[in-house]
Amino acid sequence: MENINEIEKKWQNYWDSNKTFKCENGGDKQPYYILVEFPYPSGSGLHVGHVRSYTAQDAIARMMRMQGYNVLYPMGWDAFGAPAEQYAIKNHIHPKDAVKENIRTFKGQMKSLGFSFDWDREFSTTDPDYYKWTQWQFLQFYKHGMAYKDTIPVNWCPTCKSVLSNEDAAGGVCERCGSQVEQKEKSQWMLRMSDYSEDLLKGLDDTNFADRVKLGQINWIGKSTGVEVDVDIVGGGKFSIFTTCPETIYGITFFVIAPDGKLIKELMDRVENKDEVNAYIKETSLKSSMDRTELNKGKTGVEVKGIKAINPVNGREVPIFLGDFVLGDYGTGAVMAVPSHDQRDFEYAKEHNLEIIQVIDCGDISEHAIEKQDYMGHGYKMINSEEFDGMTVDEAREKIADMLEEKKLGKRVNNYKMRDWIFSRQRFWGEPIPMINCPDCGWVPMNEEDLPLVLPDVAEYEPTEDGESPLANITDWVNCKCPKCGHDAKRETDTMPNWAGSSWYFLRFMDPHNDHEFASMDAMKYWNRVDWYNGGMEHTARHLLYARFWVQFLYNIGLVPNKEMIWTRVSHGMVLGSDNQKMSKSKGNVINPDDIVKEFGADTLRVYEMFMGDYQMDAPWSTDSLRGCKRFLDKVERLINKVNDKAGFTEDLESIQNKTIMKIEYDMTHMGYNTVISALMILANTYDELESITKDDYHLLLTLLNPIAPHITEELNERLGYKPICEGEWPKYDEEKTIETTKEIAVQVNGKVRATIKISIDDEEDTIKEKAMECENVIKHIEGKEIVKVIVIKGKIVNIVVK
RNA sequence: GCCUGAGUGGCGGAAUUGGUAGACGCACAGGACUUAAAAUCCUGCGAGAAUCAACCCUCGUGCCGGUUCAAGUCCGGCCUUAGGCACCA
Repeated sequence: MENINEIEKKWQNYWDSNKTFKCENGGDKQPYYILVEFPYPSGSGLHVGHVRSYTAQDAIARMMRMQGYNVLYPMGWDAFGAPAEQYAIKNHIHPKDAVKENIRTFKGQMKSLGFSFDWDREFSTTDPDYYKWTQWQFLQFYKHGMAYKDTIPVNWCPTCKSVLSNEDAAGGVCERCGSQVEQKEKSQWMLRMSDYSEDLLKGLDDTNFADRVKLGQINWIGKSTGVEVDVDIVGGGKFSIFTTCPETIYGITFFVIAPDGKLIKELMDRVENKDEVNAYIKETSLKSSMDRTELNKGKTGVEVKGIKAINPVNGREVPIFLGDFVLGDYGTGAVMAVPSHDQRDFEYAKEHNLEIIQVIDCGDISEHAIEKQDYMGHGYKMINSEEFDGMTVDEAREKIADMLEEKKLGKRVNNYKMRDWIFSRQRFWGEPIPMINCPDCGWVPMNEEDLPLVLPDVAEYEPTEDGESPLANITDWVNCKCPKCGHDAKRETDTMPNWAGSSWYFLRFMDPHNDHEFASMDAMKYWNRVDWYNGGMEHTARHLLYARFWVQFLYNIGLVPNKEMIWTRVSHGMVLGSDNQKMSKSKGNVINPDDIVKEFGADTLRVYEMFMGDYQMDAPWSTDSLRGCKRFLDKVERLINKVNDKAGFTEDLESIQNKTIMKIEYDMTHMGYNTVISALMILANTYDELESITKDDYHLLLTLLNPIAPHITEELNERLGYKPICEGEWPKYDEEKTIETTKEIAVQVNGKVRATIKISIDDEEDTIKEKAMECENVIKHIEGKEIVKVIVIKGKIVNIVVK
């Protein structure tokens, strides 16, 4: 098509000025909420990867609107975060100005691709009107005892004087300056997310997330069931351990406690080798910021001399060790060690010359431990376990746990890997945490009516000398009055993490202009929830978990209608460079969507990205393949020359037309976008074989292609003299016409295809059998052999088994 | 180490509940049209044996084994690869 860019612009303007895709809350139509993850508007512009998922969701949105749904397909900006802050520090401009510019670019690119977003609902997480409510929700967390301050170690670069994220501190060195990263204790806001472990797990049953997404969530929550056992210390005192293998408790030959835990601090007075122990504690704290895989070739640790623990089930006195493989913040910070049945304990025992007692008669353990997955479920018997000797492992497991509970030595408990959410960032470019520290009253929440607490306009964004947020330097802003007693007080200068704004944005889209609540209950009840949420695989664990936690909390305090506000969640594959590598500037394999739109048109790019492969998997870029999609659109355009004056549909085409409608509907809703295109190509090829087609034939093809290639189809449809496709209806198929009356099926002899026969759908089994037997090549293969049986699967296949 | 995907022509990929493997597209080759090129159209295109030719035959979905009349698809055991988690008791 000539002037493709002008034609695309024409239709983009049409949609804009007619507000074609604006949707209202309410009405007779059934609501349907389609969501794509809103992007971080980076300086490098829209990525072809964005185009893939936005086009896919756009196609569904466009189809469903034509099908009569009230579709909400919104877009916004997740614009807080470190890159904008770094950029601002470097160039001495306010990050909000950089963000504004980037948003302008992104929005222009999105418009040039013809996405049918309802732009009237657009917002950025950095808008005070939006983050006012993020802050308000934080106050609700605080008021319900869900937010608290705790001192935890952070990664600290002594050269940059800056707190680093785990990513920036990878390998134990600062990513920017290469200095050795240290650990520094800092008081941080935390959200009690671990309280929601079980609810977040159970809630998955009320969602329709893809299995791999659910699994990601389940793994992240990391539930394990076991027994917590009290252990007495010789000469007084006790601690507890958590184990998932109570059946091995008689095999304990030592205990290991965390060097960063509280227990060792309590015991320190009685430790005989204090110097050694303290040195090890120090060593561990340095190590914790490092990439542990590198360092952890051996099992390090020291014995805590002078203190012995008592195995609660048999009274044996065993040594206690300090080992850095035990984590202070998981379980109880102490473990029982059974080297015979745990490989890690085994290695540790070998390293430190400790005793090994086998308690399950499952084979030779002189070379390595025999672990749970190998001893459970095989009927192995217990040994060296007093009254449990001779029982099967599976039986003893329950009986030992029962005994521990009866004797009040322990109890069955669940443990979760998921920790509380560290909610403080020592950054400028984030939502300020609306808390005030008063010398008399302590931490006091801001009054809700004083929100938003707006970020100040200043010129410098460098962090302070001691790693506080840059906000700490802005005394005008920091100094304030205590809302409770009115005395001088100081604001919290930490800001919220990037995850905060994205934890509830999908609720705001339901009611984006509400200025007295974050979204009205009516609006949320109308949309009910996000019906279909698409995003990257990298966000299926954390972002989704944070968002679900946030929603569940809001539900529990009565502010949202459902405990789960997201129904279906799917994730798309990446668009890789043509070298099959992730696109990156350094590799020089980046494709800029603007260039493609300019040269080939937005529709070609959209069609290609839908056609390039399985939507849920990574796919490499191919400009040759893109050209093929351009050729397809050219062919569709040429077909207009075949349009005749006849009314209605061409009779010979009815079967394929109905089948194509059916297939496209199915494939679109099952993410089979590539086969949608292929079905359309087949339909176009079929049209092309005919001398002429009717207007309706052509209009049908344009309508079916419209969700993926909206510009060119509208243009051609207009030339046909029809009203715009986006204002029309999606075609309905006639199920009867999709059923073929005659079919070609294969005839096999001993499972090998030897012929094909034409059958009619109402042919009886005997008729089909007869037809099969008449085939020349079939006769050749069954001649002189005994027919054992003939399998006839109606409408599918005939298989003749001979001997 | 653990978890999760993936492995099908020269390439991207189809095959919806086990039922004609390779749809659709790309690349390539030959031909038509053209003064020529582009565009377009036609033909071929998994490997192999054989043949004037067509039919036809053998093998073939990472590897080994199994279930079945029938396996890319189901089961058991491996290998390779991508991503996630990583001393989680």
